[in-house]
Amino acid sequence: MSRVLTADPETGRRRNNASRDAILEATHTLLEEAGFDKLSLEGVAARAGVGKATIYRWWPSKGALAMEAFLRAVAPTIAFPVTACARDDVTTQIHKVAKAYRGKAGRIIREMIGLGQFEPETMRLFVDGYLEPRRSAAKAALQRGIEQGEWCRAIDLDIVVDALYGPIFHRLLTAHAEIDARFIDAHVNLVLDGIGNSKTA
Amino acid sequence: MSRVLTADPETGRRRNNASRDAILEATHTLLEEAGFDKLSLEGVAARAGVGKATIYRWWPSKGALAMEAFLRAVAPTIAFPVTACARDDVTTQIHKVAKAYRGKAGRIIREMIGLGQFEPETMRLFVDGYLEPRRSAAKAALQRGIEQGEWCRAIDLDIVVDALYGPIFHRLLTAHAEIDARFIDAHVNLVLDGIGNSKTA
Amino acid sequence: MSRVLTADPETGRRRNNASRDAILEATHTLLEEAGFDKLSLEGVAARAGVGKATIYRWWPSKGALAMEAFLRAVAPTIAFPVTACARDDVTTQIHKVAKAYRGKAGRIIREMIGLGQFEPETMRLFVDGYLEPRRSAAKAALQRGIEQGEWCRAIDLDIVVDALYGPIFHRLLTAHAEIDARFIDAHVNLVLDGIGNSKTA
Amino acid sequence: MSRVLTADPETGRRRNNASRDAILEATHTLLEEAGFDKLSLEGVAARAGVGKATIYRWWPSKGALAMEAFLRAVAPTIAFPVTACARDDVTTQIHKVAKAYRGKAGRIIREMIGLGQFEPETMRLFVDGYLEPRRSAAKAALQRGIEQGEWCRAIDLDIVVDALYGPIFHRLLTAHAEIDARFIDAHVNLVLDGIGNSKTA
DNA sequence: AAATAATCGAGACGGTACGTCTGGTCTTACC
DNA sequence: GGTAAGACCAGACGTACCGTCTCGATTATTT
Repeated sequence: MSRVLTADPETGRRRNNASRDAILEATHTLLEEAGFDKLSLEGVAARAGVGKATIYRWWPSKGALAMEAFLRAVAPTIAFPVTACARDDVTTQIHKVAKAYRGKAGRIIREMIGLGQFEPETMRLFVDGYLEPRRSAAKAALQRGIEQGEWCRAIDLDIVVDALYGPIFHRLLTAHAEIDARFIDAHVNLVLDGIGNSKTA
Repeated sequence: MSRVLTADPETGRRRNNASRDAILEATHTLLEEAGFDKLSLEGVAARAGVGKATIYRWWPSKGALAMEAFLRAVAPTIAFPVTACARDDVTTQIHKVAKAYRGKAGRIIREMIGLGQFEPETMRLFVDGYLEPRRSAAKAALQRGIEQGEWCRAIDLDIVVDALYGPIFHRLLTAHAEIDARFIDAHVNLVLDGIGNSKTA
Repeated sequence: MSRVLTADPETGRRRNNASRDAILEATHTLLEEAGFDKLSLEGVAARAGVGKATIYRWWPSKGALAMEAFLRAVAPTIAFPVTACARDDVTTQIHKVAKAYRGKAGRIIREMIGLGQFEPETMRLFVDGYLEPRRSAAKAALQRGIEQGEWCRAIDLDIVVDALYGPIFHRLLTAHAEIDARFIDAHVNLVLDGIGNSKTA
Repeated sequence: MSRVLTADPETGRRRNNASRDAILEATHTLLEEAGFDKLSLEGVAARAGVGKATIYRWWPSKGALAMEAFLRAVAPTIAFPVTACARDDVTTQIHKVAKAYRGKAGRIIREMIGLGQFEPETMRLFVDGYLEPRRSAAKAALQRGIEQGEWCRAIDLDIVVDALYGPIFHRLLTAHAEIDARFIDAHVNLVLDGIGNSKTA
């Protein structure tokens, strides 16, 4: 992440990690307090006790900084349950995700995806740092189910994962309906039952 | 939309519709040319040959203005096909949507949803002006299918519609995978086949 | 001074004179307190309760602003004495100038001339607003002396005025020697006695 | 100039004269090209291939560096003519000075005096390194004239020198009038004729 | 027709944040 | 220990827009 190293970085003073940490921490705090829209680099610099130039030296945009701060705070929490029944694992995990998205995490993720619409590179950071790791974990759980005979071998896991999570993101982002437990149950059943029945997926 | 009229405005000069049109047209043009991020009310006012105050008099925010300009340009194009087979109607329409989202319309819609993350009221405009009309049309098509016996009566149409369109918005917004015809086919089959099989939806 | 009026200034909101006054006053205060080097437009804007853009709208540079603030505060104080003897008038006035230059006014004038070295337009303001009015007054006094027969008619007044005041500015600016009363007396006598004796001036 | 060496500098690496020369040369070049205002230590360091710290180690300020670079380039050129007639010597030399000030040297000297208004120490360097050597040479020429009976013994040479050169600096700095040959002739005659006539100088 | 009233284009205003630049200091690896 | 490189904190620079506010002129409706 951060900067592309050019030429010979073997000389001169080294990057100060204390500054780096202070900047990311200040960014995360301000993001939680006021949201991305109110986030200003001026404010981050002031709170982190850092010159603005130091931020510009290492991050190409406000979005990239916010995204990295978000990822650093959220990345460690993937955790997929592993029990005998893969379907239960998936169902349980989706309920957990739904609950998280109803809370404070929901707003930040909405904003990260929102800002990603205006900076392709920032969206790339989100996909690589947040989305893909979680998609991989979900695909692994589904794969376990296939190997245990819960679903047929022919299904395209990418499409199933999108079918499972896409509608949740959709409701998160457009707020046209609640992401409550009733919805999750009905939705997951629709998709997971569909897998067995589909001729082409 | 626009302003709530208070009291009795029966006297005085009436709102100038030429200005209104010029503003919305300028906004739409600038949106297409440069994107929402580069859109400035100063620029809109200059291009429309209008005072800034005139914009502020009638729209509460930059987002609301952009959304109205977007809706005005896009709204007329709903059109759901009606043939003997509802499943074919749905499939055909989703392919059309996917194709549109791969083009210029895709970027604008992504940006409208993106900016909606930071202005709830603006998102409301999007849902009411764009999303719900299209959801209603989709639900009507599905309802025709049910009445013709293509699917069972027990399904919750809102959940099916989300299952159908959610993943497309998901891919539109996060760009983690293409919205190509292959994907659409596999995805639609998965969901529509699943309807019949699901015990709870 | 200030801006060159372009196009049609008959439309739009008019310039706010209260702002203008606040800006010039704040500038003068800060100039006296800390000197031109420490003067920042940011500081002026803050103290005057004014947006920075308002300053940039009306003054082309920090120097021009400082100069106008200086001139406005200093301009009214020209006053040449008028008695029966022009030589006494000149001598008295130069002593007064010297005394002023030894004090706070001296530092500001030094700085105004100093900054004028880097901005020709600002120097022009100083010459037109400060120097020339005082040179004219001095020439008028000398002219009275000529008409009263104190000096011969042939002298070039511009050269005499430079001979009288140039050395004082020289000492003010380079500080290679004091501008005390002894020096003034000797210097003025040298020049004014010289007038009568010179064959070419 | 530069640093006072304290204690015993016999240990450690010695000062690198190549660096010193490169710095002064780069400074002088940039001064001539763009003027003092555009001069930045960052630029000097880059052009001289030197670290900024090396400059700060040996010069206390940007002004001191510029002044030393100026003095090094200009210092050697004093040269007062010596003929039988001291008055001619003075006149000839002043004409030469005036000619130099009308050219490129004029701008640099103006700027050196200008910056000296904001840094007393830098002005001191100018006076000691430039002004006083030239004043001494002028006083020596005048002294020769006195000893040859061209002027009376009673005159205060400092005052005469100021009377001769002050107006030239005045015109150089405020540009209220040209420093042409006509002016120089009239001015020098006024002052040198005045010497004989003055009762008090 | 006159009086009243809300609209309009224009643009100045107080602000906030931007991204850049420079000043001076400190750190690192090398010589 | 001096040096080149370059990261660091600090803070002013000049610009771009924001949303608000006067202006004088225009356009309807009401009297």
